[in-house]
Amino acid sequence: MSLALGPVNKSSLSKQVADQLQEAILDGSLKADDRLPTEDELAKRFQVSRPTIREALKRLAAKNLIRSRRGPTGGTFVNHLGTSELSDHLTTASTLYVSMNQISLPEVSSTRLEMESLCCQLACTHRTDADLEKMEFELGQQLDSRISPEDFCAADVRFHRAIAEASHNRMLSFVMYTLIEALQPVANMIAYRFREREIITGQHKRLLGAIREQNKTLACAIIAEQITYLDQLHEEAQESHQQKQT
Amino acid sequence: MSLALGPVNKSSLSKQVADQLQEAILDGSLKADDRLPTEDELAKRFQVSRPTIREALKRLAAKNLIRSRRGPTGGTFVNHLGTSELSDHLTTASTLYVSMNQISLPEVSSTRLEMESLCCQLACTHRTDADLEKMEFELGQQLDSRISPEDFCAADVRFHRAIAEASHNRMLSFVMYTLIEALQPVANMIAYRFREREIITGQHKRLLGAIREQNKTLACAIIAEQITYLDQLHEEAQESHQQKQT
DNA sequence: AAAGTTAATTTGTCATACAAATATAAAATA
DNA sequence: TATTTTATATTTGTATGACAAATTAACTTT
Repeated sequence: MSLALGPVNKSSLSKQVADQLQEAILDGSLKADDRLPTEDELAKRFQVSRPTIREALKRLAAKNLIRSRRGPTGGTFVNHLGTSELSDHLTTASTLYVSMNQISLPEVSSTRLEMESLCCQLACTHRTDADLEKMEFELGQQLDSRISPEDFCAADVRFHRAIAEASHNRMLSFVMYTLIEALQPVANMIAYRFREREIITGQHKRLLGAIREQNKTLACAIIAEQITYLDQLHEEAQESHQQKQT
Repeated sequence: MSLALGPVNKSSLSKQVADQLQEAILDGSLKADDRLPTEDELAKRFQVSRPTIREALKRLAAKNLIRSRRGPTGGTFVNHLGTSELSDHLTTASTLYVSMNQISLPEVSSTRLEMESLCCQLACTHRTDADLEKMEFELGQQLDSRISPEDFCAADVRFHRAIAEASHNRMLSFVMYTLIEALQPVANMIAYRFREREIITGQHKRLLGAIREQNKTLACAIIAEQITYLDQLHEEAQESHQQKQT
């Protein structure tokens, strides 16, 4: 890890420090679970004050790149960056992006339709028994009519994530996590209505069957059916919302 | 904007403050270009010290949610969150994810192939004159053999981004930004060899033509050709790398 | 009236001190 | 001796106060 301050930069010191540390993590000088020097030590090496170092560390913490603990064996450590660790990071990004730019649902759902179809095709080919079990488990959760709408939603998210994972393409899974989250507000809405819950779980049941039998065409058709159905519900909800306002 | 500290939370104060401010941005209490209170004012309202407030602000700055300027008319402002503003954020996430999880290039490139084909199809339908101009401009940059490898890469990224934008589906563009970045290391490698540069720009020229003429089939074929070509180069590079080691 | 100068405001940085958490080692107790 | 308690050192978390740097607005001078 090279800790010399580079050429003169107009940006703030804390940003410069953060960028250098991030660089060190990115190029592998700092590996997962490595412990950074203490804040005092960093302050000495970078020739800046501790508050400045702390601001830099908080920037990295916001990106989930590091974690800190107090105490003698504590300190600041480099995080593992798995799909799940990235998901809250991505969730805020995608949710924010979708909400702040008022991206229309068709834009989201059409993209998701294409991507999830791709997932299903790959899943049909590559799904393992473990994948099927995971999907079965989440489906079981959804079938339980006693669970709360929140839990239903969470199980729904996990079911779709399981499909993504079953593709055994980690890049595709990574992207799908973003899309699943972005469509979640609509799914949340649905979870409060029991009739719709039955329809969704019915689709999931058939989808699981199709993937088990490795029937790509059928699986894609069911995905299309579900997303079209969600679009439709969203449209209805918006209409009734507009009626309320008039 | 509600500035009361919520229920007791074990997480650090700076994180709590950051979360509340982010919430305010997310739910629209703080809109783009709104100015936050001064740091002293925030410190008073949240009943914490200024360094703590600053740590919180740096967390949000790391996510590109805010920007700050000094001076009487300065202060901290809420950012617009466009695709490009998010790209920093996403770039580190995707690059890190790919490198830390040792995701194989086929996983990335196969995903990108599917997604970019989709982009091309939509771009053929929806491309405007402005889209075509943008692509032409970036292609022009690439044709100039005097530019540095770094500039060539940057122009390449912008060219592919322009294709994504031409789809006029913001969600798809958003996702594509991630994938383009993730494949960049390979593209970087190529930029240092002039022969390959010519081949790539040739493909781009034909691709632009296909999109102009709205020939979906041709456009997709060229994308497939390019990505296959990149995979091949990567494979060769790895082989020669292994030879060196033996 | 135009130009330069000063003052005020706000973020950026620093120095120092103390609080809180936590692991280790020492000491007291059963 | 074994176990619990206590002290202690280390490290992050927070607070206070001060000054520097940037930048705008008002004022003064030519």
